[in-house]
Amino acid sequence: MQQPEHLKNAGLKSTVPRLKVLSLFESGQERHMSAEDVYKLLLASGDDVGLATVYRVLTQFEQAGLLVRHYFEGGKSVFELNQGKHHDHIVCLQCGRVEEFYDTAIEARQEKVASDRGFSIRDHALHIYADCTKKQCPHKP
Amino acid sequence: MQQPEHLKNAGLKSTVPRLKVLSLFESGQERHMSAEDVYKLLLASGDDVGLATVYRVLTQFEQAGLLVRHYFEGGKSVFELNQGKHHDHIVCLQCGRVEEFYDTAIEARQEKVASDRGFSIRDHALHIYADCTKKQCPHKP
DNA sequence: ATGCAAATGATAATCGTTCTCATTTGCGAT
DNA sequence: ATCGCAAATGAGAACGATTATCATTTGCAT
Ligand SMILES: [Mn+2]
Ligand SMILES: [Mn+2]
Ligand SMILES: [Zn+2]
Ligand SMILES: [Zn+2]
Repeated sequence: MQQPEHLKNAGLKSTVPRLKVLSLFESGQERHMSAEDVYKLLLASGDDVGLATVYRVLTQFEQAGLLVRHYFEGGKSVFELNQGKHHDHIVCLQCGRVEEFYDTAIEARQEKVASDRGFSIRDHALHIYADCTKKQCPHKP
Repeated sequence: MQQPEHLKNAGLKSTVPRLKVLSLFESGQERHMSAEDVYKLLLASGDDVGLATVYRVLTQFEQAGLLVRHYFEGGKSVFELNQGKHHDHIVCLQCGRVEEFYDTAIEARQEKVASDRGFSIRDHALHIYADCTKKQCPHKP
């Protein structure tokens, strides 16, 4: 548990809960996680943080640009490390796992659609919900 | 308040609350509405239905294919009349109003992206959040 | 080591939505 | 038109995700 740099740069002090949450995301074990996911994974690994703190820290990290929040169907927010580059998501309807993609044609077309209508895009989200067509879903948990 | 045909075809009996909700959507006054929106608009027009009934009816209409549900950011589901043809949305960040669009290039590209990764698309949602660039937002409420 | 603003965490509260269940209603059969 | 009854309604409880409160703890500059 280290790298307080990220936190300091973001104007957040290096507290134990923050470092734990950050290292969980940096572990790469699970890329997209809800607050509940983070809370349970931390508890499972012996580190006990409060659920309220997890929610607070996730929101702070989002505002600091460390994490990105996604609103998939299902009600709960999902977070992932901000890797600087935008991408969209395909959600596997078999296992719920999320796959990432980026398509320049789609991105360019969105700009055109928006400007044609007098809009300037601030943000966007493209969520594809799909069935895995391989014989056995390789995303089974 | 008429057109019980739609309801009968969907295997739903023509009850007063159902007819009221349906005619509100058919009035075209407001195309995208949340359960709360529907509830308040009905109350405002003198028709009083229970909030639980509004939620139930909206879900039934969705399952019957009369309405389509959208999960925009903000937590609450939004419904609109199912006009048969799929389309995506631009949400105005000034007034929250929703504008619709359909772009064949984007749709086609999504199919390619999915099949390239071994997925078969079941559904998708593209939400663009943007600022209106016209001198004065023509969508002010 | 001290002081104190900032952070934490247990809990209450809020929000959107669904569930429960006693009462009402639509509607097919009389 | 009237019955009978399954289906529908609505008031309120319950629920799941998230946020607010606030007394206690902690990071960190001095
Ligand atoms: Mn991602
Ligand atoms: Mn629409
Ligand atoms: Zn994109
Ligand atoms: Zn589309």
